[in-house]
Amino acid sequence: MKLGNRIKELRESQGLLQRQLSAQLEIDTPMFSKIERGERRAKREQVLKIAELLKADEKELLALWLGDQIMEIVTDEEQALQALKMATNDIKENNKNKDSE
Amino acid sequence: MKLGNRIKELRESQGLLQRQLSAQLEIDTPMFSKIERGERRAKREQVLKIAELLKADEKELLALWLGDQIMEIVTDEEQALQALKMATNDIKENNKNKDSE
DNA sequence: TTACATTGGACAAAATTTGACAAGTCAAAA
DNA sequence: TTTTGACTTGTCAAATTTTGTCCAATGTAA
Repeated sequence: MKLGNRIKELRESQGLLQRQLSAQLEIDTPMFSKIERGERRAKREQVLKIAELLKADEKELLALWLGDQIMEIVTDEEQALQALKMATNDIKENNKNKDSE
Repeated sequence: MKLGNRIKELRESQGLLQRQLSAQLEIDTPMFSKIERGERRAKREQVLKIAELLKADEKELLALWLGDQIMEIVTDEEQALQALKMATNDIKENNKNKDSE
């Protein structure tokens, strides 16, 4: 998973330990370890907190977090690309109308 | 939601009642009504069953079902398009490697 | 009205997710 | 080679979410 990898990357580049971040997140170390390896999914608010703690771009991490969730839904599905295209068009359509209203 | 609308369309065009389909699906009518209106999400196996009962294209309905789920995740998210693009690229990448292995 | 199709809401059962805890691996320091 | 510290694995319970049922309401056509 993309988010976990990015978190690990950021964490290690700053010489931080899982123990330190998990304390700030108020979860235990095993839980943080699992999030980092993608065995468990972080909650939205945890992503925001992590971005803050790692001085990372909140939007970048949220995008990775969303991307991972989408992947969970579509992987192994034959119709994945079709579904993604549908959703993409919907969103784009929405964004258009958003301006004019 | 796309799936519910399509189901309703197919059902009505065949003159079928919610009662009849819900019986086949072994859920009650209110539940079916909710699925049709997108108030509740169908389970994967229910989608397959519905496709069968309505003589519809299984793949089409699955694509709609997946698309709805993706929409649930990304709507109201600023990073929606970015996340969708990520996932799309991932899937495409996967499909490439699939052949060569 | 009456009868039937569909919808809305409250609640329970079932399933999934989240987290804690205990025990494990692994690497480096002592 | 023992010890220490970081991280991982597995299991279980608590919490949350999902799925479904039931009853009542609404709508609609005869």
